[in-house]
Amino acid sequence: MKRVTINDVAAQAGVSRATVSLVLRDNPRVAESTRQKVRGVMADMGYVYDRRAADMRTRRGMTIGLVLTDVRNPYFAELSMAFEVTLNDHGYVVLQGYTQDERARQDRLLDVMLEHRVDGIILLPAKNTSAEDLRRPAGLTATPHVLVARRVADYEADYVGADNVRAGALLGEHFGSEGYEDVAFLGGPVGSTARAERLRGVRLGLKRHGVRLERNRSIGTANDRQGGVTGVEQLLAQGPLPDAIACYSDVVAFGVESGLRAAGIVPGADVALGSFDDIPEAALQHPPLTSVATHPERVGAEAARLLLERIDAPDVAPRRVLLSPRLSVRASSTTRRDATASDSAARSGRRTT
Amino acid sequence: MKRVTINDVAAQAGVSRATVSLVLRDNPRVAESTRQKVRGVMADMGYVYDRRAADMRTRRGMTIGLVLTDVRNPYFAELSMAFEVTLNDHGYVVLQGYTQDERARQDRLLDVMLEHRVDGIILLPAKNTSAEDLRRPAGLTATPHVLVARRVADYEADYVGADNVRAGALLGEHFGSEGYEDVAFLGGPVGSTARAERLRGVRLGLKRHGVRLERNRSIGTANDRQGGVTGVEQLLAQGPLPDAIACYSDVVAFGVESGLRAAGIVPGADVALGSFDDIPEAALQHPPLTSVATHPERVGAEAARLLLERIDAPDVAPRRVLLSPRLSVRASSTTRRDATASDSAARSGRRTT
DNA sequence: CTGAAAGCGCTTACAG
DNA sequence: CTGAAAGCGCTTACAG
Repeated sequence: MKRVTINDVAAQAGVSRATVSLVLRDNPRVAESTRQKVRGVMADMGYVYDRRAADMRTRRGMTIGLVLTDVRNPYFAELSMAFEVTLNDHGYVVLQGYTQDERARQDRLLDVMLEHRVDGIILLPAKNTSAEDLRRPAGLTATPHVLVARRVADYEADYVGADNVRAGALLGEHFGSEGYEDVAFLGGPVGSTARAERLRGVRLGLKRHGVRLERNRSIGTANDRQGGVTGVEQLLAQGPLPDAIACYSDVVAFGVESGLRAAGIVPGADVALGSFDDIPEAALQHPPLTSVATHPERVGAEAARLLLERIDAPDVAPRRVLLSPRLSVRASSTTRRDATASDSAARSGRRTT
Repeated sequence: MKRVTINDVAAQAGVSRATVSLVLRDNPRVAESTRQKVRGVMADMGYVYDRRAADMRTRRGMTIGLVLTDVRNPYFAELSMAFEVTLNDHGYVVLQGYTQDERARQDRLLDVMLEHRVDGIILLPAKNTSAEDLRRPAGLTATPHVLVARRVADYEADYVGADNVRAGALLGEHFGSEGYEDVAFLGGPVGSTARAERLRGVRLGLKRHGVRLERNRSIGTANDRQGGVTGVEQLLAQGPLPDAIACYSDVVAFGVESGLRAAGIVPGADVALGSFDDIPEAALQHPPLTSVATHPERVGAEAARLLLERIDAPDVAPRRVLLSPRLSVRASSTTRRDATASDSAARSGRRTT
C-alpha cells in the first residue's frame, strides 16, 4: 500500500508540487479554482499530509516532550492532563514518557525525545537527578525545557512548582496550634527536593509553637500508597505513636490510614493526620483528610505557558514560579481523642490560608 | 545555534557521510579505528542524531500514538502506564493525547497523529464514536490500530478489554444471592459500550435469582466522582431508595458514597453498593467497596502486544481479547441492616470468581 | 573497508 | 498566479 504524496496529487491534478504545497497551507496566492481542484484530488486519492517531511524542511516541529515519573499518582495525572490540553490547544502534539523515578529511564527518554527534535521538554525530574545528569544528554541545553514540581540543585532552568516550604509551614503551624508536641513526617522519596522542602516547612511551622520535629521522626518511602503502609510499620516499630503525622502526599496518607487501621489504630482519633496536594479524594476520606492544596492543574498550565514563551524567546533568564499553597483543615487533624488543642477556629473546619 | 549534522561530523573526521551513517548504527563494515575517531568527533561537536530524517528515509518510525479519554481516572492511568512501559521497552516512543470524551478532540488527535506517521495507534474511543467516525480520518485504515476498553459497533478492528458482560453478571449474581430485590445501575456515559455491557451483565446475573432491574433504575452520568454525586441526586429525586446500587466504576462509586452521605444515608448499612474496576482505593474505602476487577495493567500490556504483532503482520484477521474479570466481595454489599441475604460464604468476605 | 549519488516528502526563494 | 530547482538530514544500493 504505497502512500500518496504531493507528487501523485500534483500529477493527477495537473499542477506542480509547489502549487499543491501552497494549497496545503491555504496560501492565498493560489487561485480558488485551482485550490478546489487540488483539494478534490487529495480527498479522492486519500492523501495524508506528512508532517515529518514538512517539519524537516522548515526545521519547525510543533512537538513537545513530556517526561513524568508515574501517572498513576493522581497529582501527576492532573499535571499531565493540564499540559496536554494547554499544548494541544496551541497546536502542539505531545511525546510522553514515564521514568518511574529511575534515572536510567529518564536518560533514555530524554535522549530519544531530543533525537525526535522536540521543540521543548517539560521534565519532572526523577529522584536524585543531579545537574550533571541534565547536562549530559546531548542537546538538552540547546532545547527549551522547564522543570516542574521538583528542583535540581545547581541547575539553572525555568521551574514551576508549589511553594513547598510554605506548604509545609502551613501544616506545621496548624499542628502546632492544635497542641501536638510529638510530630512525625512520613513518606516521600528522600532524594526529592519537594520532600526536603515540605519537611523543612513543617519544622519551621512547628518551631513557631516551640515544637521540634526530631530527626528520627522523618521516614522516607516511595510516593505511593504502599509507601504509606510501609512507613507506618517502621514508625510503629520505633516505639510510641506520635501525636500527629505529616504525610508527604495524599497518596502516602491513604496508605498510612490503611497501615494504622491494620494495627488497630484509628486515624484521626488516635493520631492526627495531615498531608499535601489535597487531591479530590482527600475530602472524601473517613475521616476527611486535612491537606495542603498544591494545585497541579495550575502548575501544569503554568509550565506549558512558560515553555511556549521560552520557545519564542530562548534567551530570557530562567524564571521560577512558585504557586501559593492552601491549607484545608478537616477532621483528620482536629478530632484527636486526647488533643490538647486550643485554637477553636481551626477546629471548626473552616479553610485557612 | 546551528545544529551539527553528519555532514559536519564527516568533514571534521575526514570521512564520507555514508561512513558516519554506518558508525551511527554500529555497522561492522566500518573499521574499529574509524569508528572510534568518528565517535570522538561526534562527542566533541555535540552531535545529536536526527531520528526524523532517518525515519523519513527508511520509512520506519518507531512511534506509537496513544489516544485516551482522561488520565485522571485511575483506571486509565494504569492503562496508560502499562502501554508506555511495554512500548518503550520495545524501543517505541509514544505520542499521547486525551480526548476528554469529545469526538471533535478525538478527530483532531487522530489526524495529527496520522500526519506524524505513527506506526500504530491505540485508541480508547470517546463515547458515541461510530464506525463512520473511524473511517473518516484519512489513513487510519492503513495504520495498524487497536481499540481498548470500549468497542465501536460495526467496526472491525483488534480489540482488548475486560469481559464486561461477565463482570456485570458476577455483580448481579452476587446482589441476587444477597437477596436484594430492588437494584439500580448508576453512572457511566450512556454512549459507551462498556456501560451497556456491564448493565446487561447485571441484568443477566439478577435474572438468575428472579430479580428484574427496571428501566428507570438505570441512570447515566459522566464517568467520574461528580457523576456519582449527580446520579445519586437523581436517584433520590426518583423516590424510594433501592436495596442495592451497582455503580458503573469505582470512581463513580466514590461519588455515590459522598452523595449518599450528604443525604444522611450510610453506604453499606442503608443501601448495598457494588462497582467495577477494583482499583486499589476500592479496598481502602469505608466500608470497603465490593468491586469487579477489570485489570487495566493487563489490558494495557495486551493491547500493546497486539499492536506490535499487527505492525509485523498487518493482514491477520481482527482479534478480540476479553480478559476475565474477578469479583471481590467486601463489606459494602454484605452488611446492609435489613438485608435478607442467605449466602453466608459471600458474607464472610472471601473472594469469589 | 570507504565514497559518490540518488532519494525519502515536503517548502521556499526565485523566475516568469 | 504557477513552475523548476535546491535543500532539510539522513540511508542505501552500488562501485571501487
